[in-house]
Amino acid sequence: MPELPEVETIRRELEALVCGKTFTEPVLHMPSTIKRPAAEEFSTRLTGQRIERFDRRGKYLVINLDRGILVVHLRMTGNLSYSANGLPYEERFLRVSLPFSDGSALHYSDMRRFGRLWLVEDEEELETEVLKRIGPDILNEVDLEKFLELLGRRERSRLKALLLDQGFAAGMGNIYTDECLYRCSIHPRRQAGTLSRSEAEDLYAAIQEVLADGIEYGGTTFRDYRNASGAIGSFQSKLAVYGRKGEKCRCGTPIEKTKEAGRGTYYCPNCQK
DNA sequence: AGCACCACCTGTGGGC
DNA sequence: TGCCCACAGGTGGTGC
Repeated sequence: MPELPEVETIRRELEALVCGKTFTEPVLHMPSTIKRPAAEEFSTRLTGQRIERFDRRGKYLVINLDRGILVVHLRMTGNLSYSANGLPYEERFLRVSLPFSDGSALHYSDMRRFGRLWLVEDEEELETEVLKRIGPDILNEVDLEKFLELLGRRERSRLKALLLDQGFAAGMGNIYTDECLYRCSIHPRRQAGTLSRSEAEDLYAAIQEVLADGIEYGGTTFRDYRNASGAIGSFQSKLAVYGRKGEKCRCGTPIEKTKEAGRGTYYCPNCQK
């Protein structure tokens, strides 16, 4: 489900809705959703903590509290929603309820159960235990110079696999990677080391633009994604290649679907070199 | 290094 | 029409 623009959409909403609120005791409908610490300790330590700020690193939502940091990763079908009256919109896939002292609540639901929550004590534990293998945020922490340097360290990698690699840089997922490679006319199988300086610059610009557009449109709802208010995104109507197998590119060539890096990959075999 | 594959889950849509 | 299986916005582990 969620890539960087979807998580950023949720981050912005929650920042406006729940900053300053204090957690009461959570309800763990599915305790294995809690990755760290043990479920009981998670509940004890979260209770009474106040939300100060919402950050994001790649696809990780990082919620700064007065005495710790709550981290949420939605994986494929996770959803974090705000409810003013405290009741969940939907009971079926509800995994964790996080009520506030004023009667409102956040509810974490997840059909496929891949998503996880962590509660850590400080920045150091966040980096060493949760974000250990996560690279810099592709939107906020990578400028052109840094991007070129990172590319230089991974010359043999195919770009589709490289952009999906969260250790290279964090935030790109399957949809936005295909859209960005289409925008800069680069083939998903190209190796990073074969890019000219100008192609690498175009790729960087395409990444920044496609992510900014995704955020502007509130993310992409291809199937399951919902924002913190339960509403769908609208970037799906702007997708040029993803999900458009057989449809004509603006050059007239049908969009092809292949498998790259283990993921369904859409591209124009004529435009993308 | 980099890549292919499997596992984790549940639902659904396309093909036969 | 109905059934089945390949596949789905992600990631971590294994083995080549």
